[in-house]
Amino acid sequence: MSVRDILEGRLTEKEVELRGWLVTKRSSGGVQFLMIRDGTGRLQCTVHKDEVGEKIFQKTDKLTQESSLTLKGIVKVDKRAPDGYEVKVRDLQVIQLAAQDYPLSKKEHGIDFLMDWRHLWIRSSRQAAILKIRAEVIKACRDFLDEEDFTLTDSPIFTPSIVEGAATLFETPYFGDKAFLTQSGQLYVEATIAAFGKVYCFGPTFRAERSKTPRHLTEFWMVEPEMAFFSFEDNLRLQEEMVSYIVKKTLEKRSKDFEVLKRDIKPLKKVEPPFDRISYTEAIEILQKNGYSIEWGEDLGLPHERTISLKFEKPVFVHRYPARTRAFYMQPDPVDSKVALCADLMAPEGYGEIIGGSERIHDLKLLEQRIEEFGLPRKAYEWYLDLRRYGSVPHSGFGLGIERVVTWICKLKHIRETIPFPRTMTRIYP
RNA sequence: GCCGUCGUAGCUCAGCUCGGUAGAGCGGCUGGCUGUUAACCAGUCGGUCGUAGGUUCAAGUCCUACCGACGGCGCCA
Repeated sequence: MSVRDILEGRLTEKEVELRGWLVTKRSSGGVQFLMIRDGTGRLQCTVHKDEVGEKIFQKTDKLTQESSLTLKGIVKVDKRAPDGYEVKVRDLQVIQLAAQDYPLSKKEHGIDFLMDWRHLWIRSSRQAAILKIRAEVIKACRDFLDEEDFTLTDSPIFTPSIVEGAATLFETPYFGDKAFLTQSGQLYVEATIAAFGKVYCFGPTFRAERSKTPRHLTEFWMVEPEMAFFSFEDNLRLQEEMVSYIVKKTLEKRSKDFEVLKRDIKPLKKVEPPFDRISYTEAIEILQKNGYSIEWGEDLGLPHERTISLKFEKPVFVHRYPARTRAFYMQPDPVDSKVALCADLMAPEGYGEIIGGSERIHDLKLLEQRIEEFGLPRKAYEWYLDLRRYGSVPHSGFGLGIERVVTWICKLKHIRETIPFPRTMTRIYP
């Protein structure tokens, strides 16, 4: 028996037993009002002195916030209850009387304080709603890819070498040697496509960048599909279908949580294929017309991404960035080799990039040349070059940042609330 | 890493301009209230004012350094 069952009206006038936690308690003389949370929802329970007797009433009176308890009673429909239903308590047992100094009050707290108490903060309805939506986003990613006949092939977290060369990696001892925590599983899924055709990896990734922004974590989760024989265009089509699926499923399954967050879902309902596509070159022109002093060849910062994103109602692809500024493995555009066949997907409502993807170089000679141009240690990439020696095929893939998607879908100001225990440059506790 | 703002009770903050020995609300505790909705009412507990140094008869308040947090930028998918 759960609070959800009661709120859905299935147990009215029935005797129920609930197990959960005391969210808050109010009283008015001989009646006490307990707000109980059991993981499926919240429900008001009433304890009447003249019905339960002095002993139980005293026990209830001594309950502290977040005490765990079991209670029995009858489910009643009552207009005075916050959700229309309440349980009239007959008996109550305390599992553990919580210490009286529970640090989180109903009033405001600062973010640093809340993060220090993150292990308790996740009990709050707002944080729980965000994490429920996160869980749904993850499930939608997996369901979508599984239904599209993808095979999950997870990549290692300990890696021997730098993947893209640029970003800072976390280093850790490894039996007398050094290892690095992965910053992308992409190179490894490029290997598994030759066994399975369409694959993805899904796991945590680590970046030791000293980024202090509302959209960076040092540890975050990424889903990285990789598809044999997929052209650049095929790749974009898959991305817009997947993102639309995620949004649709999340709206469908977690509408209550969006209400808790007071998230206006109208913009989300517009998310369906096809998404708009603009080239990097067009993006630069748009930005210049909007008064930015940015030249072709420069990378886009958050203000730029935001400006672009706000011009579209749906997510928008910005494609064909200058090849020089992009990763070594990206396929040059056959029409103009100055740009790469890559695209970033910008979430709407001023949120920036949520996906980065590209067609990969499948020609051995070209890849060898790029590794040299980028000054990468050739030896570390021999296995990766093997993939171009033995049955190389054109292929494409992308990486979708789970937390960035959740930040956008929930319309949050900061990414740190989208993961149960965020890791940032300055926080590793709790 | 750079720029800005901030650091006073468990929490959120006022007090700093103009130096004179610390305040509110919330939470906790005690009591009251038989339908509360961030309940309400009364009482009560609670602070070496981030740290170190300096100026001064006197520093929460002025000065310097450091530490920490937050916001923005940079780095970065």
